[in-house]
Amino acid sequence: MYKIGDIAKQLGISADTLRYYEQHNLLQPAGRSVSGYRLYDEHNLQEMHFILQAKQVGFTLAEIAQLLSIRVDSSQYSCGDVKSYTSEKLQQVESKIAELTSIQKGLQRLVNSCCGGSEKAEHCSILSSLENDKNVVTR
Amino acid sequence: MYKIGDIAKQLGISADTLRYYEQHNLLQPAGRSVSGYRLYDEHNLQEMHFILQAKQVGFTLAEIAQLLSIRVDSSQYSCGDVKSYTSEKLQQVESKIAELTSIQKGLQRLVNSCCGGSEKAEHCSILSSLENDKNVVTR
DNA sequence: CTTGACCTTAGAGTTAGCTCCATACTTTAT
DNA sequence: ATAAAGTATGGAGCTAACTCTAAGGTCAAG
Repeated sequence: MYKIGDIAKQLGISADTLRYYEQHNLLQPAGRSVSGYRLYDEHNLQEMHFILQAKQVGFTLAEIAQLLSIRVDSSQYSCGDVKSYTSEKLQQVESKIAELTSIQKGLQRLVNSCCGGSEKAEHCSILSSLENDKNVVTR
Repeated sequence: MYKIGDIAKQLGISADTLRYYEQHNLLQPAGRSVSGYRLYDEHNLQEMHFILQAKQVGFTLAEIAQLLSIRVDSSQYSCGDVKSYTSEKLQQVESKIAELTSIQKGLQRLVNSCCGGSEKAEHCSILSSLENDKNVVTR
């Protein structure tokens, strides 16, 4: 079991942030010590990794809470409900991947087209692509 | 040439947002009418599409401004500078894609494993995966 | 047995990214 | 020619996601 500072250090975030996530129902510590200290376990660490990844790719904390809460209220919903909800989230993720991929292709094309030399960049092919090609990124 | 409201409607954002982006150096309208109305052209539309896509996948406005400003101050930097800066952004994009892909695989596995039936979800395979597998999403 | 690092809560403050408002001017429709 | 709709500016207000402060409790080291 880890204390809040251990987890914070390991993940490169602040203890405040961990408490904030707890308040907002993103991560409940596995337990508390006798003196009231929060105690986190390996599963908590996994969950935090998930939260940080999801945040990194543009999900809001509310959306992440939804993603995490798929396991909550299982008695309220049918298997089909849960499956279709998960599918919906999956589609969101896939559409983000598609958008990033198109941005990636645009940037890749720019990088490929550039000589990378040490001359002044006024006529750099990257820059002129950005100036002239109106379609650096398309759908 | 379009007025601010035309662009806002086309993109599904508010005129306020467009003015905000202008203030924050993300998008300068192509010009102004005699009476001072902002006028936008096709290139502006393209740029806005780029901005909205980039935002959607988790770039901050400051990062987007950087992405867009690759074409600015071209006389200050060498071709190599521009290329390495673009490569850096490309790497950021690629690492986001990797993270999203791992989240996608986790969700996909959940969806695949679920019967999707109408019974109560207490023993749904999605839910038990989330409960027991601590590795729904891994690196 | 005290010092210093760590933890607690409650609440205030901050930053990004809008969003709204008041007031005034312009354009469009009738 | 006038009302309605659109636009401009400056500034206030708002929500999300922290971040910091105050006032105090805990714990290991010396």
